[in-house]
Amino acid sequence: MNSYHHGNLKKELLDCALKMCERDGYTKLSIRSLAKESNVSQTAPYRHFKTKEDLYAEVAIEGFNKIHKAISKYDSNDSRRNLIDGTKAYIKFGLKNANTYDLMFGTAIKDFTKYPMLFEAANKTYLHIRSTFKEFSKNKDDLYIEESCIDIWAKLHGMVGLLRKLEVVPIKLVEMQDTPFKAINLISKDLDSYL
Amino acid sequence: MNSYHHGNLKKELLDCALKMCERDGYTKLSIRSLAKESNVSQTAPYRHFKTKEDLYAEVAIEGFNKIHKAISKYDSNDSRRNLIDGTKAYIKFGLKNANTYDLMFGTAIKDFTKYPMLFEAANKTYLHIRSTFKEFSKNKDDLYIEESCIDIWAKLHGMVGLLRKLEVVPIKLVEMQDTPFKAINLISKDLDSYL
DNA sequence: TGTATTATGTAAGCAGTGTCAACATTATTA
DNA sequence: TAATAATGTTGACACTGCTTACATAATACA
Repeated sequence: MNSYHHGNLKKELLDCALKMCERDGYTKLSIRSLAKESNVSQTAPYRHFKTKEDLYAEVAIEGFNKIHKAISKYDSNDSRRNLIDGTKAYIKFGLKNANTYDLMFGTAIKDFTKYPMLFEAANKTYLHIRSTFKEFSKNKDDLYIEESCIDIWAKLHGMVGLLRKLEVVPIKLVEMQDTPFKAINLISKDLDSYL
Repeated sequence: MNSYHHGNLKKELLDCALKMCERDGYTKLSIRSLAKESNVSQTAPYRHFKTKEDLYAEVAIEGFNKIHKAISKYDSNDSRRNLIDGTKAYIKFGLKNANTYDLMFGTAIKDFTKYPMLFEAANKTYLHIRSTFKEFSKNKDDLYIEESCIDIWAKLHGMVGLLRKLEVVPIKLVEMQDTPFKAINLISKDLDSYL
C-alpha cells in the first residue's frame, strides 16, 4: 500500500461515480468532483476514462447490468406472471434509480455505437424482455414477437418517463397512490391483447 | 434605434435560443453563446432570464406550444382517424424536433411546478390528447378515459425515446424503414382494444 | 419641461468545468 | 539492472453560470 499509485483506482472511481450519479444526478457528476470524492488529483480519472462521456458510458453499463438483474429473477411456471413481474420490476427500477436511468436513456451519451459494451449491456436487457415475452406468447412468429416487445418496452419506458413527472403533469388527475403498481395495472390490463 | 438599448431583446433571445437548442441540443446552449449569437454582452440575457433553467423553461414552453399545434390540426368526422393522425403527428414531432423534445421531457428542468406557464403548456397538450380520445371512445367513464390516455401518452413518449436509439438498440432487429409510421402501426393496432 | 426612478444594457471577476501538456513516481519486462 | 510502460500530479487554457458594480436609456411625475 503506497500513497502514489492507488492500485485499484478505476474500480473505485466507477463505484464512486455510480453512487454520485444516483445521488446527485449525472449533471452534477464532474470529473473533478469525482476525483475529489475519491481523494485523488483532479486529472487522475483521465488515466482511466478518456473523456467524460466515456465515464458516462461505463456508469450506464453498470446501470443496464443492474436493471437486467432486477428484471431477470422471475422464472415461475406462470409465464404471464413472469412477464408482469418483470415489467413491474422494470418500472420500479426506473423510478428508484431515476438518475441512473436518465443516464442510460438520455442524451448524455450521444452515440451508443461508440460503446460496444454499452450496446451489449442494453441488448442483454432487451433480449430478456423478448425471451420472457416469447414464453408468454408461444405460438406467434418472430416478427410479431419483436414488434410486440418494442411496443411493451416503449410503454414501460414511457411510463417511467411520465410517472416521474406525475406531480407536475396532468396525469396526477388520476389518483396514483401506489405509483408503479397502478402503471403495471395499465400494462397488464392489455397484456392479454398480445395473445 | 440606438445601439445600447436593444428594444426587443427578450423575444430575439428566445427565438435564437429555440433555434440553437434545436440545432445543437440544449446542452450546447449556453447563456454566453446565446449572447454572442445575438450580438449582445455576455450578461445581457440575465436581465430577461434569471437563471439558465428559466431560459430552458421558456424554450420548453415554446416546444409544447409547437407540439400542441402539430397534433391539433386533425378534426375530421372520423374520430379514430383523428386519434391516429394525432399520435402520428406526436411521434413525428418528437423525432423531428428531438433536441427540443429532450428539453421538454428531460431533466434539464428539474421541477415543472416552478414554472406555471410551462405546466400550463404541457397540460394543454395532454388535454388535447384526452379530448381526442374522448371522442373516440364516447361511452366510457372519465376514469377509464384518463387511464387510457396516460397509457397512450406513455406509449407515444416511449416510442419517441426508443425510436431515437433505433440504430443503436436491439430494436433494429425489426426492420423499420419508414420509422414513425411503423410505430404508428404498432400503436393503432391495439388502439381498438380501448373500445 | 426637467428630474427622479426604473428598466435595460455593459464590464470585471469568482468559482467551477473539461481537457491537455509536462512532469513525477511506480510497475513491468527485456 | 536498466529501459519502458503505466499511473499519478501540477499547472494551465478556454469555457461555463452567475454576481456585483457601473453605464445608459426609457418612463413617470412634479
